[in-house]
Amino acid sequence: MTKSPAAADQTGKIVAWYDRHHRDLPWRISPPMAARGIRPDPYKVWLSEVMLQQTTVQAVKSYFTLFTAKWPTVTGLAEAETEEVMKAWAGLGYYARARNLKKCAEAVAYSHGGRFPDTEEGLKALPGIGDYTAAAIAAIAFDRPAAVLDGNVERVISRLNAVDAPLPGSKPLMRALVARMTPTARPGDFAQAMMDLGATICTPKRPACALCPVNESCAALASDDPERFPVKAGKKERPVRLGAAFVAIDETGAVFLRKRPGHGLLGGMTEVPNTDWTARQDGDTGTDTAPFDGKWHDCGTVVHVFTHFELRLTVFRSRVSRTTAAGQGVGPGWWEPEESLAGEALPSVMKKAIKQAIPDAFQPRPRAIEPMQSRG
DNA sequence: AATTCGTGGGC
DNA sequence: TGCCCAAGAAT
Repeated sequence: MTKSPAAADQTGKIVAWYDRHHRDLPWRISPPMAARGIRPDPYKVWLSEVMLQQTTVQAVKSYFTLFTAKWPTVTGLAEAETEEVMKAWAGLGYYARARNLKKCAEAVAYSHGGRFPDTEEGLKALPGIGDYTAAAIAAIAFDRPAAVLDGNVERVISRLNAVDAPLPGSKPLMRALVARMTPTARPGDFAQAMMDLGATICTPKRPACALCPVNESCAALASDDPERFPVKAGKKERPVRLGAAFVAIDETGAVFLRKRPGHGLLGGMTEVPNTDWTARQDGDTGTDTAPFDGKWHDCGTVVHVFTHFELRLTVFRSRVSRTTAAGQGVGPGWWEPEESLAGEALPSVMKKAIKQAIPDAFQPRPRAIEPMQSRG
């Protein structure tokens, strides 16, 4: 593809900026390391890219460390129990990513000889890998000059070129503009440079244009209002849904849990029994929908904001014996001991509901003070 | 093409 | 406080 002199000039300045100002991240091979011949591990590139989909660097760090310690290779992840993967992913959100992560690991381990495909097309055929992630892995792990376009790059590109057309319709144009800038030398570092630039300089609010390596050729800065870009389509309002959740506690302090269906909202994750979440405002959030009869104590309401609706969940608590609960027809599920609740595949909304019913549920259990042991 | 799909932090 | 945002993918 033809590269305009202006675009090539911007590319050189951005990669040079990256050499000086790149972020050091747990999954990244920084330029000094790369200069010593260290190559990225495609498994870690893939894992980090999936975790980073719509998720902040800060949130991903601890999960990445945990996953790579627990499963150092893609084959190890492929051989893991899906439930263990969901437990490890719990709290990170967008749980289809975890389900697809496991499927993708299995495909790579069992259908690709344990090695990731090294082309965009091959990568994109795998579960959970779309346009962005395929291009990112191809560029970063395999040195392919793929056009990497994520939210950061969209912001940088739309400002450099003052793209007036709104997202997401302007995506093909943006992709073409990135492709025009993508070098054949160090395409992976160029991609990461664009993302670092968007994350640290070309920020959504109050961009630090004075520190930008390409401020002289930025159309948005020249037009004096860089914050106007990227232009986005209007967002829809967020409806409210109501529901009730039931925290049943047995004589040992164990909590009754069950499994959600494998697809859809919070698919494959663990939950406490709860009603459907509906838009109805007539108050069908009472104990008539409880999983079994009993004295249900109203613990109040928790509010949880999902991407496309806000949930107001009325939480009820009941102390029952297992035999009583079983006799009253408690549905499929299991009693989870209090001390292992924190390790379950509970999404944040469920932890929030359980905390509402049992405020110290996820606190480290107070332990008896043991006498100091003398050694020798 | 438009919806669905989490969560936490910043301002 | 409410809104925006974050290395998007699947359907």
